[in-house]
Amino acid sequence: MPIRLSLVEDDHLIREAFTDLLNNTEDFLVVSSYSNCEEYLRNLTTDRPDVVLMDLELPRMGGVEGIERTKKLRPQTQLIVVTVYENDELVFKALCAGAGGYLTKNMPPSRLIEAIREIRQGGAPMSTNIARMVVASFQKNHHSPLTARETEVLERIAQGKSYTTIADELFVDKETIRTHIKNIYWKLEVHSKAEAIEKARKERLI
Amino acid sequence: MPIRLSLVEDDHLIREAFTDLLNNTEDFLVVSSYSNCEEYLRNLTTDRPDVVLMDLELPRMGGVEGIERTKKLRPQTQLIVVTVYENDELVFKALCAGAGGYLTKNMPPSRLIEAIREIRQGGAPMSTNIARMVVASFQKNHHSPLTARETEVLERIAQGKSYTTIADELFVDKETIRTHIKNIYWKLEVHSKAEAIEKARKERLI
DNA sequence: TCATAATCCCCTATTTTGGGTGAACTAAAC
DNA sequence: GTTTAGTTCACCCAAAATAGGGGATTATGA
Repeated sequence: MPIRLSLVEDDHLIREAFTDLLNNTEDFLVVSSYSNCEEYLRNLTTDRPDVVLMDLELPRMGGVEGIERTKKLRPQTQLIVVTVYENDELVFKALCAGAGGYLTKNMPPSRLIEAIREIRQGGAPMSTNIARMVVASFQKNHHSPLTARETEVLERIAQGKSYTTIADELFVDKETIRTHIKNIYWKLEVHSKAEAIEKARKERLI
Repeated sequence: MPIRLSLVEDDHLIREAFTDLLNNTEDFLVVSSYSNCEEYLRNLTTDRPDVVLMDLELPRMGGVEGIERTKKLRPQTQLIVVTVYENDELVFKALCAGAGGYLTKNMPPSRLIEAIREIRQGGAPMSTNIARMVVASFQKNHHSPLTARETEVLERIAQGKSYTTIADELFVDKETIRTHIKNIYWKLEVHSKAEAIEKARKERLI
């Protein structure tokens, strides 16, 4: 049984080049290719692709929404994003939506074939820079204005814990936590939990 | 200028095998190798490695703490974890601590060399399954007991927002949000924000 | 020594939260 | 075509949490 592939890509030159490349690869079968998400989604359940190569910059419905709908309609479908965009926000949106891989278009054609085999074997093919972005997203900012203790407190605030709970966990008085919070708010220039959490997440302080 | 390498690995057979392999690779220079983190850290600033290959199961101080301390002592140091463990928690702890790559020991030796070049070129070398785990960590559980609306509410709760704020954002009454929260608590079998957030994060509902 | 960090205390006022109970309307599913 | 699930809103209560203001004591390290 060959690996069934669908393509969603609005540039028809690229679409045809990919189709040619993949159809000439052992075990691969391009079952369909579309220039837009709407048409692709209408045929998804009849095409039954194993892997979909999806562009993100598409007319009307964007690729991220296309990924989300794919996963709702047919969860076993595996998606690899193939795009020129390396924008942080877009990458994470695509991954959150359900993309299992993310390639940028400056790759050699062989990487595409490799990626399809990789995702089928339980991997998550990513371009170099994307992998770095993804791993970096786990790591904290080393130039935080907050002290270690303040960071510890803010992390617990972000877990929805009350001052009392945090105080108990850190074996200090509730008043101490209050002081830390006041200092955190002052340093981050915010006036509420929600603002502090948002700013801290954005700047990777927690 | 060769790429300076340090090894931290308690099995001396593996340590020597890696040293031999890497010293016989163009542009690579193993400047030091240790069987424990303590000794490695004492010599870090004089060894000045570009890349450290770090095992996680080490006597006394564990690898994760070793990574953290490395980043504090000498932030420009790049670390690749080389271990047999594929445990979720350990992988994410290592990445959060500052690891820039994560390889499991069932790889061919050539992958090690490739990984070192990859991390130097701005990548994040990972074994197949690790990459999958990392990407999967961005994605939600598809079998959530919560409705779309409830998920939307819980996400905002996890951002530290008050019922009033959420109500405004979703253009509904505060009482509606309260009802959603009651239903969320009932479904998740919890009785507070903190518990709900914890459970939801653990089960990837948000 | 001076600055920073971490600890604790008091006061006030408002908001938030959790729990209980009930009900109207919609849309999908059976 | 009735039932179910989801979303919406209402009103009750009491305890808890929050934000802002003020001030204080230690300890550490530059």
